[in-house]
Amino acid sequence: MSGHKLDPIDRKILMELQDDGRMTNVELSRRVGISAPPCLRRVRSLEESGYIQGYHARVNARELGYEVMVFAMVSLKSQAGADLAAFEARARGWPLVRECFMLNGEIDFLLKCMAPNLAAFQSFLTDHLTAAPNVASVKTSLVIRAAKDEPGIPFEAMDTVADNA
Amino acid sequence: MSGHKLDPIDRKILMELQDDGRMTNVELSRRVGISAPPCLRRVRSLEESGYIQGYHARVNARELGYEVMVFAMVSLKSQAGADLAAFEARARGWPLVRECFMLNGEIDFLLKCMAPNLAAFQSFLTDHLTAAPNVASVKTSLVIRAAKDEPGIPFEAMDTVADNA
DNA sequence: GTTGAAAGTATGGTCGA
DNA sequence: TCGACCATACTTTCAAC
Repeated sequence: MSGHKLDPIDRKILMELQDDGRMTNVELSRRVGISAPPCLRRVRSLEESGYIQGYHARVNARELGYEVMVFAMVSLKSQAGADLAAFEARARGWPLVRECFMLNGEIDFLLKCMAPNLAAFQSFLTDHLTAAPNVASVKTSLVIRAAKDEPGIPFEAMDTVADNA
Repeated sequence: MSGHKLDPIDRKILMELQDDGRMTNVELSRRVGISAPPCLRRVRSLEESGYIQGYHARVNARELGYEVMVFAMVSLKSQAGADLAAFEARARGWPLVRECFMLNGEIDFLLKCMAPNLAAFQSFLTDHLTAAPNVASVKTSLVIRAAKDEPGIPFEAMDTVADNA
């Protein structure tokens, strides 16, 4: 991890692998316009320097029995550093909490939760989240549908007149 | 996509590929305890049936110049079907909006946005999001830090006494 | 970055439980 | 039907330039 400047080929590699992380190195090298060995060296270097943090298959949550996504907006009683850290540690330990972000403003944490059904989420909410130390209030919103769900960052905007933001 | 029942080997394949989407098929087959050819056939079948929806490298947004993540909570004036769809189409067209979920309750949509800096986000907010037709109000919250950011679903909980939810 | 060679991987065919 | 084994083509990866 560092300030290595990335050249356009590195950027293209990252873009392609964000889009298809299982592409073979030969195909990747073809797309970025260099031969396979230096392409692989670049990928390894991007992995080691932390520009690439991992590769993940995206699975169909619904078909696998995770039918509900819920966002939980959590406010704490105390925002002291140790109390924030304690809540974060607890959140990391709940498997059904997939993402936990500390926010500015009234809401302290936003949690993206995946559960098999509403009942499972409700029991998590009452037995664990609301019951956790230092939690002042929790507001939840059920996701009706995902209109867009893209991973990572918008490489398309990096090579474009960013007019559409 | 369908109701093919998945056996424990398929589930293990999905778990392993969610965790490391670039694992070789040989390594995957070793982990799930079958030989490579049937393992590959299962992976292809999981891809074709939609259980696996894609593979993505996770890139380091900050190092690539996307320093801010912001959640925008959007309420619309009209929630008529066509108006919801129109907003969704617009959201899909904004590269900086990475995720857009329709929620129940007062907030109609939650948008996860990635931007190079606050100024870039603010200009998106004023020039595009708030300015979009039918938008009644937008509340934004800046992400201070990510305490947890795991993709997909909690396979660990599927084989465990789900006591910690 | 390129070339070329060695090792490892993907993948179709075929057989047997 | 599904997995194992085998054979071939393709990919990865290293060494030399």
